[in-house]
Amino acid sequence: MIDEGKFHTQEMTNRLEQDIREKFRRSGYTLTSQRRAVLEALRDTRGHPSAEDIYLLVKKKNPRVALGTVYQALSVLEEIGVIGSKHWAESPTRYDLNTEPHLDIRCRRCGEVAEIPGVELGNLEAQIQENTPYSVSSTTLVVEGLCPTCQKE
Amino acid sequence: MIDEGKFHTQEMTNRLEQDIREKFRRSGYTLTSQRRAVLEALRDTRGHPSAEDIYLLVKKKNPRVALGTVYQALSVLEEIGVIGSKHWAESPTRYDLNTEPHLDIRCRRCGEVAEIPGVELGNLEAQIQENTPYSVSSTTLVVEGLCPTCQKE
DNA sequence: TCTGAATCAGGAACTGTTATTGATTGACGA
DNA sequence: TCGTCAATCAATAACAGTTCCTGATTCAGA
Ligand SMILES: [Mn+2]
Ligand SMILES: [Mn+2]
Ligand SMILES: [Zn+2]
Ligand SMILES: [Zn+2]
Repeated sequence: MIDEGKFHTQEMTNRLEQDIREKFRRSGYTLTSQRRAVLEALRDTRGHPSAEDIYLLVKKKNPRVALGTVYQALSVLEEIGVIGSKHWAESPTRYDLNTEPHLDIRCRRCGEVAEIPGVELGNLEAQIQENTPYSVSSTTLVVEGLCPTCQKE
Repeated sequence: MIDEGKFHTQEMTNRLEQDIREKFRRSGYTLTSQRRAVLEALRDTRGHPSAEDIYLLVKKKNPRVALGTVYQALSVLEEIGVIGSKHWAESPTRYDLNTEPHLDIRCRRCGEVAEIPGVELGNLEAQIQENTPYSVSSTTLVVEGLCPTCQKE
């Protein structure tokens, strides 16, 4: 009998698995089955799902989870640096397994998010800091547009 | 007796007044007393108030206005290009009489917004468009930090 | 002055998210 | 292998910001 209750897959037992375990160990949080399931949902979509998207995916395997639990798990996962998140105005926050600094663009029409490689921001942060008495702590580029599919319509 | 019911001030009767009238005329919307009051509140704060801020200011002169009316007015004013708006995650949208493209920074602690002059974005938009199949329609720089006052604490 | 359309105030509804609750779990030591 | 107790859980209420809906009022144009 397969131990489905723990949402364990072979995919999770790779080199990243150790990294994730280590981050949990260091943080003091425990790697629960729900947190694992959220991580897997994120891995399966291979995209930039919202909390709701993830909730629906997790529910397929475990119909008992609550949306609040997903939000809780996401916040822990983000806190310990396993995932990242981005926010576009007037739409829910999107989560991302890619925690490196990078650009994402969101389609105004269908909401799909895609990564934009190869953009050089240069000394933008420094330039901003030079021109304000505030101490700058974050500068985020929020990019929106129309995805190829939506352009055709 | 002063015609306070219409929220008319001398300040409103300047060169910008004609511009605003023209924009209303062209749009087909009417310049109602509430819309005028919202515009004046924005002018008086000289900053980047939220809808709620504006609502409270407008209520001082006309206690009968509803928050919904302020939102309605703001949306019309933005649509016809009289005002602009910016959104920082996890805080209400801020409105601005400055409709020119420019950078604003928001204090993480007290919420104060200030403008950042003199930053050159260069060919950033073009660079982004070159690196994505999406058609880019907007790239907004969301800048956050600590204002001088909050840095001291 | 009349009339239809625009606008209004007030409040309900909505979305995304966080906080609260009391029940359950599961890590760790004996 | 237990027992203990903090951590975590599901469920649901509360929340903030905003939009939508309704019926009443206003107001521009004929
Ligand atoms: Mn990404
Ligand atoms: Mn500004
Ligand atoms: Zn699209
Ligand atoms: Zn501050």
